Amino acid sequence: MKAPSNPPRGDQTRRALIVAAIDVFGRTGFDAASTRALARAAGVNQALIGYHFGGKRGLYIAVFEHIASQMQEHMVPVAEEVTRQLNELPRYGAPRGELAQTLLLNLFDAFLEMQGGEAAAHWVPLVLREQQNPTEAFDIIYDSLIGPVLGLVTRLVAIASGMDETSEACRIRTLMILGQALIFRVARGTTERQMLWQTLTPENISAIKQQFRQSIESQFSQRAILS
Amino acid sequence: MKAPSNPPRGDQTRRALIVAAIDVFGRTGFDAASTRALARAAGVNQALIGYHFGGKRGLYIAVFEHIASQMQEHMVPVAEEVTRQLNELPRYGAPRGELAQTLLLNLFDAFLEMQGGEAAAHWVPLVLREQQNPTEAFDIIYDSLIGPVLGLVTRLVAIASGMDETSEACRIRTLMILGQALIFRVARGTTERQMLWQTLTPENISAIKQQFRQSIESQFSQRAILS
DNA sequence: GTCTATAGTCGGATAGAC
DNA sequence: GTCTATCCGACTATAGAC
Repeated sequence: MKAPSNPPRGDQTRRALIVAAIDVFGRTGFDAASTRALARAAGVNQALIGYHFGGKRGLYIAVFEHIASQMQEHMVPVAEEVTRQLNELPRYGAPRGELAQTLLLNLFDAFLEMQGGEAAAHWVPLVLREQQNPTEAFDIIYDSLIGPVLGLVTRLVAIASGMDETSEACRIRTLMILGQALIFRVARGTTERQMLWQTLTPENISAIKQQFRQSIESQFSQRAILS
Repeated sequence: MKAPSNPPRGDQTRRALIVAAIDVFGRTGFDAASTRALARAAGVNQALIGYHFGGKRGLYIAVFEHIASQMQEHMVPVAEEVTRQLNELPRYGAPRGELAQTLLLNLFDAFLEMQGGEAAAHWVPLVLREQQNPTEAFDIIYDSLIGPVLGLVTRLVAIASGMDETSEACRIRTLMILGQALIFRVARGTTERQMLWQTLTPENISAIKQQFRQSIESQFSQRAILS
């Protein structure tokens, strides 16, 4: 147990650098961000990046570990609750498809909520860059969050749609659903001009959630028709 | 009319630089790409970037003009044909919704086909970076292609779904549909691990098209229920 | 743990010969 | 139009005082 009034100086410096670096790396990318700019934004000396993180690259990795743990805080409790409810249900039966759809929406509500935060505007560009050119930093975030959550989503999509969970078609549909939720951050420039949204306000997120819900419901409603 | 056997030396250099720069900028981003690396990839002298484009920034802009005209070659003929068919139809009537759905799928077939090309792997990262941090280069591509095509898509979505074309809900749904088509390039790292696809082969694109079609059909099938 | 100072490298731009 | 050579600024990393 550590007294809250006693934060060691080094920890403060590390934290300031990481928080500032999310912003600076997010704006300009890894190469364009100079250690001088990073240090200035954090209000610390430039040489401290080398001391605490071994160099610019080390700080970059630390930033991704920080982002991963922040995303986990948002998503893991919801994912665990969803898993719990899913496992409690009988293996077969009519309500199972509808439950999966509901759980899917719960999961994406949390995801869209996370994206709504102002912090997301900073780390989304970082993650996107890693998606295009995956390095060690991408593994950190994929292994600890994206992979597991996507696995859960695939399972829910399979149950809600009646598809085989292991089929290519099911995994394609799962990614498409993810695309529907991500597009507003990913294509930020287009969103700005198309929606006339400068930033994603809570009202915007609420409107997105509503349309997302309708889209999911209609995509899986054919079940009712087929059965 | 220019004889094909007489390409002026300057044009050859400009073209080589632009083609190589799409690759180099796409891999590493604007800042990380050195003029030396750009010149080496094009097989020309480093000083020629300054001579022909005024500097690295000028080459970057030229790259986006090139990308915009390439995208136009793919999309404009299809977009014009869609517009023509749409305007020929009676303003009201039962088949109008179904036609809009068909035209929407035609448009996105062309779009997905374009994304399938190996060239797309290079310029998608470029456009994505501009989406996060729009500059003059983004305007080039938005004004000449993204904006107009998205306007057409919005119109089709409105007709197919019965929504008001100018409503926020309709524009949100339009962007979500775009997200479904873009996710496989945008979240490349995730696609690789989730689908076990190293590159997007024609077979992959074909599978995506098929799922995209099913998703669109089910999303707009509620019309049949409501009417 | 933090600072100053600097070594060593590499970048973009350009002058001037051809 | 193309080349060589070079200027000069900016960068990362680190040695060494405190």
